Amino acid sequence: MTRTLTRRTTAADVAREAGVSPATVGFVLNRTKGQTISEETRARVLAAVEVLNYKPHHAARALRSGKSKIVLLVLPDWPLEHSLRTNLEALTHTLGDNGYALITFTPQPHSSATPLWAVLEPAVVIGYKPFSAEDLAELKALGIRNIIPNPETPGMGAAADLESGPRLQAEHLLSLGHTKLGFACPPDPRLAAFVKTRLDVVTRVCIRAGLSSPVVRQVDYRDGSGPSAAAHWVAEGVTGVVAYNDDVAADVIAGAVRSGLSVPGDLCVVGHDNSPLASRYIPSISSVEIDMESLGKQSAHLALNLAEGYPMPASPLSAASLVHRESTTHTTRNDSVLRKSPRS
Amino acid sequence: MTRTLTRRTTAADVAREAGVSPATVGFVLNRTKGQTISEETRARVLAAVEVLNYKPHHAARALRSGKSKIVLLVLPDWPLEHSLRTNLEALTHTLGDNGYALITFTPQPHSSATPLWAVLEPAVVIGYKPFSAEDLAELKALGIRNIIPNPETPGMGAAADLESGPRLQAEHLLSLGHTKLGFACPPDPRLAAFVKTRLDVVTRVCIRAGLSSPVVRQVDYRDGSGPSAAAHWVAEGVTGVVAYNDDVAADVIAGAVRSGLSVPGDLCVVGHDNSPLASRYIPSISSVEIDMESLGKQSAHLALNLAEGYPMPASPLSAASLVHRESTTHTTRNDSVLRKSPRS
DNA sequence: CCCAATCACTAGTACGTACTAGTGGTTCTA
DNA sequence: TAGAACCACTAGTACGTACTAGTGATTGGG
Repeated sequence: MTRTLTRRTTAADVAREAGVSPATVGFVLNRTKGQTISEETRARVLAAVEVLNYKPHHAARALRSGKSKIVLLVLPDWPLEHSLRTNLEALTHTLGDNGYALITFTPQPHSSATPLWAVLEPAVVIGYKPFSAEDLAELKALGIRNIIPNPETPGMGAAADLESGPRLQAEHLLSLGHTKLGFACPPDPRLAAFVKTRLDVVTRVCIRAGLSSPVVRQVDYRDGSGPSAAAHWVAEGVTGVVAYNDDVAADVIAGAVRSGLSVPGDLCVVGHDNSPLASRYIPSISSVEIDMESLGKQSAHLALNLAEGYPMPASPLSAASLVHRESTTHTTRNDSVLRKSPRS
Repeated sequence: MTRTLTRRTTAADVAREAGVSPATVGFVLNRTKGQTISEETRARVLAAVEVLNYKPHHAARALRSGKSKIVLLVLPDWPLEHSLRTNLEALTHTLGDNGYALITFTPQPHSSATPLWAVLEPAVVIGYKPFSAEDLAELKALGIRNIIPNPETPGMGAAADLESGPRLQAEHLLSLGHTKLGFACPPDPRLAAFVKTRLDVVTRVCIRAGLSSPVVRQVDYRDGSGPSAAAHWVAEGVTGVVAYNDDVAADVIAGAVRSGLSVPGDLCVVGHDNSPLASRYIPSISSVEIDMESLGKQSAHLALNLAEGYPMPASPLSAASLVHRESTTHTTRNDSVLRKSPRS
């Protein structure tokens, strides 16, 4: 009579309770195609599941089928931006609605931890940056074939539009009459590739408009780079600065104000991501809003398509748009809120 | 000769390659206690592992042993604060160094997704807020006994010190001579419990100093609450405001500036978390720094203790400290950077 | 009315691991 | 020199699921 410390409820228990074979339970629960089950039996099984509070054992399922209902998202170890977070939420939600769990995972460079993909038998692995050759080899060795982005299946990239954001930033400043632009980038070396992409776009816009290339400066709130960068830009005749993101934009503004300049009076600044900080700052920061929610949904559908051949929805071109705020507005009521501080 | 689509390398393959039995491979790889293996055999097995690039199959291991090297951290669905992120990183790292993977997971309220704990066979489940009775029942039904915080093992709480932060905030303002305080809270209902805890602490400090209770106002950058709250506080004679965190502090400052007040001239503001925003803002925001890294490490050791009986290190009392910046500094050089805008 | 096809199931196995019970062989003790 | 103790291993099984092959019963066509 004494059970071994309350065993787990298994499909066999359910089968006994419902008076059927374990196989039937499996058929009912998995809606196995090509197997017909009478309505009455199905109901009896489901009732037994309910009564015994049966939960399938993930490990056993993964072992048997070699699959799991897990999508693994590999995040880079660079700082999580606000926009990414929104993206993540949409992704989690859409996958969740389809019975998949999203696990995010940031590989630690110097950790001895086993990478999660070796551990989880994930149905799909998504990388926010392309995988290294090593990682790809390991994934293949583990039999994971659903990989995004996949070098063997071009077009399976996590279709992020990396260009329209910076283009909008630059065009915004040009349309306001600025003729010499600055570009403010964060010091984090892990962001270098992205910084380069965005700078290239801005440079291209400038050249095409017959202007000189943007004046690039690194800005960070932790060192004294803000004020000197601002002074440098103004000395070079720059009047509008494209910032890598809203955080950097804030650092630029802080630098300008602290070196006695006014924003937007002496320097206009555009951010990127439209994070809460952009609304929150004084002056409020003009920024590019990217529809991260539909981007997240798109990634989810891509993953589901790979995992189960769900149909792909017509890709809704993710729209980037510019939110115009004080940091690029010359003459408004709010302009008077902040004033250049008196020199000497 | 034709294999079934390149089968996975198993322990049996390793055994064959090394010329031993599968059991021996297991003994070598798991360093099974109470089992002696000759140095020669051990080396042969390890060499075979290397040659075949063998990776143990997690699902099979989890199935057989009922355990996994996974610690599941259940995050609330309220906004991730900056300090939490630091905490997470330390936690991930410490666990990783011990061969455990940390998976974070935010249950989606209206999603049909299976909770990850039902799926992963985690060694430990940590909740940043206490689990509901329902969740606890489910965890128990799944045979997961390592739960933090655990109502059945008091003292197994994720030992967060929720009180010293707000106490420092209030005492800082009092020490600067403020005699009537305001308290600024965020509107998010999911934070209500934390808001209450912090407000209670601030109130207690005020009462004990012979002052009246703080004047509470909700502030959010998305509605117009900032300016009106600031005006209200000043009208009530409040000169120092304790903000729930740095984001809220920024909203308070923005509100004050936009209603024609000066910070810290008319109103001093203290934040909480010492996020980048606090240094970045103009004026820079005084804030409470909490040593989230050692907190994270402590949680990790708690989890390892539960999972494998690792010894607990002497708990390093997590120190909270106040970082003094412009937002509570009456007369400094920087004070002149921002000025009250002229009325009318 | 007979054979085929379909229905509604069941018996039984494989997935890859961890570990128990056992097995020869050697060394040590009395 | 018998027996105990130990060493270094192996055979084999259980974990819980998904699914293949098979099995009686019913239906359908000619």
